[in-house]
Amino acid sequence: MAVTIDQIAEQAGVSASTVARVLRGDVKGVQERSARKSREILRISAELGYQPNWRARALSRGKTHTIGLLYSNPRWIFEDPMNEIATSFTETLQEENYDIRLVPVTETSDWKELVLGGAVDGLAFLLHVPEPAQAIVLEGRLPTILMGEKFGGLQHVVTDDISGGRLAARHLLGLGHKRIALYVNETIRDHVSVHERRQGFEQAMREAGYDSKAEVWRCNVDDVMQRLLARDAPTAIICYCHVEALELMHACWSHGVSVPTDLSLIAFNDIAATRYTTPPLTVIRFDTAELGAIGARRLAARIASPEEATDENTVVRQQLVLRGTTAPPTKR
Amino acid sequence: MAVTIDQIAEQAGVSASTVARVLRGDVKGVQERSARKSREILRISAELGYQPNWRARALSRGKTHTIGLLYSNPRWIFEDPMNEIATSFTETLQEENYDIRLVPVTETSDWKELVLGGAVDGLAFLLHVPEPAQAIVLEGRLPTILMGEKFGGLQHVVTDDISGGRLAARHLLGLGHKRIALYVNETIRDHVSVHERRQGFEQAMREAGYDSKAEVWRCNVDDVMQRLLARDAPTAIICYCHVEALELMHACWSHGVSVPTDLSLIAFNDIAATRYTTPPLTVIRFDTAELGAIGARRLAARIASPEEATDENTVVRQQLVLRGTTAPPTKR
DNA sequence: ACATAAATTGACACCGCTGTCAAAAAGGCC
DNA sequence: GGCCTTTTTGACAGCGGTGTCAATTTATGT
Repeated sequence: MAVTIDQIAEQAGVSASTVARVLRGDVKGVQERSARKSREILRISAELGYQPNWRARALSRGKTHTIGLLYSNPRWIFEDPMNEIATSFTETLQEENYDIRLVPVTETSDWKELVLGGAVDGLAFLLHVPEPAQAIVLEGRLPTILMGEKFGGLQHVVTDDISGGRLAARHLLGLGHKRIALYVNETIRDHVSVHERRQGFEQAMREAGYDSKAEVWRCNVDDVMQRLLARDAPTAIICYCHVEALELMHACWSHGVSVPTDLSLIAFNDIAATRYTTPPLTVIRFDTAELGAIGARRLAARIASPEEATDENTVVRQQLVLRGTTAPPTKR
Repeated sequence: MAVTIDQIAEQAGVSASTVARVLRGDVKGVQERSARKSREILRISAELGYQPNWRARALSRGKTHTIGLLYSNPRWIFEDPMNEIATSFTETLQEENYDIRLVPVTETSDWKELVLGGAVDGLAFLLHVPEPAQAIVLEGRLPTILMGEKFGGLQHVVTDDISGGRLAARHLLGLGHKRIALYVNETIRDHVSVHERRQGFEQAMREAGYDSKAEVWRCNVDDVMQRLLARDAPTAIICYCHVEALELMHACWSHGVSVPTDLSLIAFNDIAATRYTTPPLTVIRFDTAELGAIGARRLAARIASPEEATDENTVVRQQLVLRGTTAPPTKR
C-alpha cells in the first residue's frame, strides 16, 4: 500500500541501500554522476510521496523516540497544576525531537508490554509513581525522570516545599498573625510535599516563638469551618494546595466569613482559577514551565548518553505571590 | 539484551514458531505431550521474564494499537474544558485497548512521519484541526474523529451550540432582561461554535421580539466594561466561553459593578473554576465525559472495522446550570 | 598510463515477531 | 497393523527499514 524504499530503488534503477543512504543524506555528493543520481532519487521519492515507515525504523534502530508518561489516573495528569507541567514537558521534549505516549498504569492494562517491550525510550512520572510500576521502575531498565516527587534514588525535579511552607508562614507572621493553621484535606495521599510544607511552616512558627500555635488540620472543609468559628481560632490558614483553598473560600463565603478581613488565606499552587476568586488568592507559586522543561531536558540527556548521566537533582524554588486574601488580623 | 522468542525456543528445545504459538495461546492442547510442552514453554518464558518486543510486533502486524491525538499547541489540549474531554477520551480508549500518542503538529515537527509512517492507527482532534494537518487529514488515509468541531465531512462529535445559545438567551429573557449582548473575545478564532452560539442567541431574541437588541461584541474586556457603563447598556451578557466570563467577573469586581445585581452573566463551559467565583457562575454546560467517550468509541469502532463504519455524527446536548450570576434586571 | 586513495554502490544479514504451508506425529477406526 | 483424519510442529518468507562490508567506480598523483 504505502510507498517503500524498494519501489523507489526499482524506479531509479539503483539498490535499496543507495536509496536509503540518499534519503538519509549520507552521501558526499562529490562525484558528478552520483550527485545527479541523488537528485533523481529525491525527485522520485517526492513524486511517490514516500514516507519512511515508522514501525520498521523503530524495530531496526531499536528506538522509538518516544517518552512514556506513566500515570494511574488521567484525571491527575490533566489536572491543574500538572497540566501546566505536562504542557511544558511535552513542548520541551518536542524541541528535543521526542514524542509523548500516555501510558495508563493499572493492574490489567498492557503497560508492561509498552514499557518493557520497548515502545518507549524513557519514562516520566508526574507527582507520583503508580503502585504497580514501582518495582519495575526501580530496576532501572529505562531512563526515568520524576517530576514533583522523590522516589527511591531515581532522578527527580522537585519544588522547594520546605521554604514554600516557611514563606507562607513568615508572610502571615509578618502581618501580625499569631495563631496559624495548616489545612491538609484528609483525602490527600501522604506525599513528600505534605511533609515538607508542614516542616517549613512549623520551622517558621518555631523561629517566631509560636511553636505551640502551629496547628496542622487534617480534615475536611466542614471541620475547618467549625474549628474556625470556635473561640480563639486561628486568624490565618495555609492551605496545602489550591483545592483546599478554593473550597474554603467558598465555604467562607456561604458562612459569611469575610476574607481577608475575618480570615487570611494563603494557598499553594498558582493555578488559573486562583486569580479569579474574589478577592484573588494570595499563593505560593513555582514555575511549572521550568519544572517541566528541566524534567524534559534531563530525561532527553539521559537517553542520549546514559553513560554521562549525572545524578543531579533539581529543586525549583517557590515564591510568594501577594494578592488579596491576606491582611493583618482584625482585633476581635 | 532483552529476552527473545528464540532464546526461549532454544531452552525448551522447540522452534520459535511453537513458542510464538504457545504464547499466543494458539494451541488446542489436546495431545498430552503437546500440553506438557506448552506448560514448559510458559514456565521458561516466565522464568526468563520474557516480554514481547513491541516494536517487532508493530512492524509485523502492521498496527501499533495507538491513537494519535493531534494538536498544534499543547496549551490547548491540556486546557479546560479540553482536558476533561481528553481525560474521558483516553480513559475510554484504554478500555478498548488503545494507547494515546500526543502528536504536536507544527511545520517543522516530524508529525507526518508518525502519522503517514504508521506510528498510529487512527487520529483524533480536539476542537480544531491544525492548519498543517488539514490537507492530509482530508485525504482520509487514516480513521479520524473530530471532537467539538466540524470539518470537511470528517466524522465528528459536537455540542449543540445553537440550542445552547438559545437556552442562555431564553433564561435571561425569562428573568426580564430586554437588552442582552453576546461577548466574544476578539482573539477567538472563527470556530463553528462561535457562529452557532450566536445563531441560537439571535434566534431566541428574535422570537421574543428583541431582534434589534441582540448585540454581538467582538472586542476585549476593557471595551466591554466601557460599553456597559454607557447609557442604555445591556443588563445581561452571555459570554462565549468561561475565559471571557472569568475575566469579566474580575473586571466587574474592580469597577464596582455588582453581579448579578447590576449585571447578569452567563457563560459557556462548566469548568471547575466557574464554581469558585463569587457568586458562582451560571453556565451552559455539556457532558465533557460523554463527548470524549463517544469520540473514543467511534474511533475504535472505525479502526476495528473500516467497512462497517457509519458516518453518523453525534450531537451532545447543552444544558443550563443555574448558579449565582443571573437575576432579574434592576430598574435604574 | 598506472598505481593508489577516496568515493560510491549493492548484497546481505539483522531487528524480533507474524503467518502460511507442508511435513511429521498422534489419534481413531476397521 | 494399515489407513485416514486431526494436531502439532518447524522451516521460511515476509514486515521495511538499518548498518556493515567487500566490490566497483571515480579521482588523484607521478
